[in-house]
Amino acid sequence: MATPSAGRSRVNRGSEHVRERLIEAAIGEFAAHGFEGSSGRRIATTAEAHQSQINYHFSSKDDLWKASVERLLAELDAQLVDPLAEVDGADARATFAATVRGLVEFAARRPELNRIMMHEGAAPGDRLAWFVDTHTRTRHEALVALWDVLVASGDAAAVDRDAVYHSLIGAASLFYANAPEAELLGIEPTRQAMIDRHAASVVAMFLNPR
Amino acid sequence: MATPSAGRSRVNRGSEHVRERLIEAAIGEFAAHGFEGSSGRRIATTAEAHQSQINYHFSSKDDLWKASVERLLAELDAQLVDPLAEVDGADARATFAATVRGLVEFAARRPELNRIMMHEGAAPGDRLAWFVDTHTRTRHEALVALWDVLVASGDAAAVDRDAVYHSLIGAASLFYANAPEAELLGIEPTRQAMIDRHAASVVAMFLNPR
DNA sequence: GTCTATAATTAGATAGAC
DNA sequence: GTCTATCTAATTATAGAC
Repeated sequence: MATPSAGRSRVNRGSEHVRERLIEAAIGEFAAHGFEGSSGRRIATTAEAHQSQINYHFSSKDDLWKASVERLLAELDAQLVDPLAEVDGADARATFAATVRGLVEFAARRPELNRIMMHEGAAPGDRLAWFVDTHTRTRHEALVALWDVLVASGDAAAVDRDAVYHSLIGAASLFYANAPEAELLGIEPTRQAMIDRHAASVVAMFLNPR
Repeated sequence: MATPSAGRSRVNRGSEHVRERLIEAAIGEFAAHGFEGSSGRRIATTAEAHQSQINYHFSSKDDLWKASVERLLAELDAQLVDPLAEVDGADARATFAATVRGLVEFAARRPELNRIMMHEGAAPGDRLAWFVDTHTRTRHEALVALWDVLVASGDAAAVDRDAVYHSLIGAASLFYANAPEAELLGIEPTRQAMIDRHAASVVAMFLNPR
């Protein structure tokens, strides 16, 4: 039985088109069920492709996962206003606030990245090691460096530098990563007014009032 | 081939003993891989039991999951100092700080509950609906009520009441739920000194300085 | 590049011997 | 209550026709 929608079979739509659809479907599947709980057949069905096309366009489920994560990170970087930029004391406060707002906006619009990494961060493994080595470490160091500047200028709240990264990501993104739970509580996390209030809240949690 | 450790076969150890071992093994498996990524056979092997014993002692994988979550919640409640107690303005600040410290200590000692719920909260489903209906709603309402008291007394930081629950859980627990990631960054989240500093940080994020 | 067919493995659940 | 065996269904990956 064919995997794609029944009726007439798929015609060649071009490699790039199929890759795109597979990545988009994979992002949703991996975010909802985690890597191990995800099924290549479900991903292919969502993408209106065949299960074996995953192994053709990507060499394995693992590679599809990496391609999905890198797609999401590219979108995040497009959202953030140069978070790795060197800043002096005068700019640090505004840079931090803008970064936090960017993180919150992105988490609300694209909760899949935080969902995927909350799944992966729960246990050691090759995917987590790859992600930390190629993506997290640089971002972590940049944030801690910025935090040290804010501590020196007296702008930082009393948050430990070793814990600031995870505290910030957690405060900024769990609301959206676990939006299905919030919705069952009668809250709508992704309304723009709610996003704005939440972003302001997170900034207030980490920066001392001027 | 037998599932338990090879060699001599298991002898009757008593129903309660087997249930205990299965729950403990299930907690670790569900936390690491999520419900859908978890295997009953792996759980049984860890518990030195047979896969079919899961269906005997619990009627399904789903019921084993619920038993595991309720075990963890019982441990959490033993840790928290009556978080649902009514408090007047004078006590609210101390109650909140004690609750936060309890949440942080528990997340550090037993990251499995937060891991399991971060997996489940990523997508709608029967397990999430059950959890919210039977456990989350009451706790959420109690926290928001306490928060309203703190807002009225001027002790609360500028954090929105609709977002305070997830912001707090995120800030307090992601550090431990994703401890494998933190460890790859060279941080040891579960050292007692680190836990204490993190707990103090979270309190400082949510309460205005006195 | 797409699609079918299939290999090899594993999943959860159940029936029945002991 | 334990354990073996088995059923049905689903998994990823691969080989080969088109």
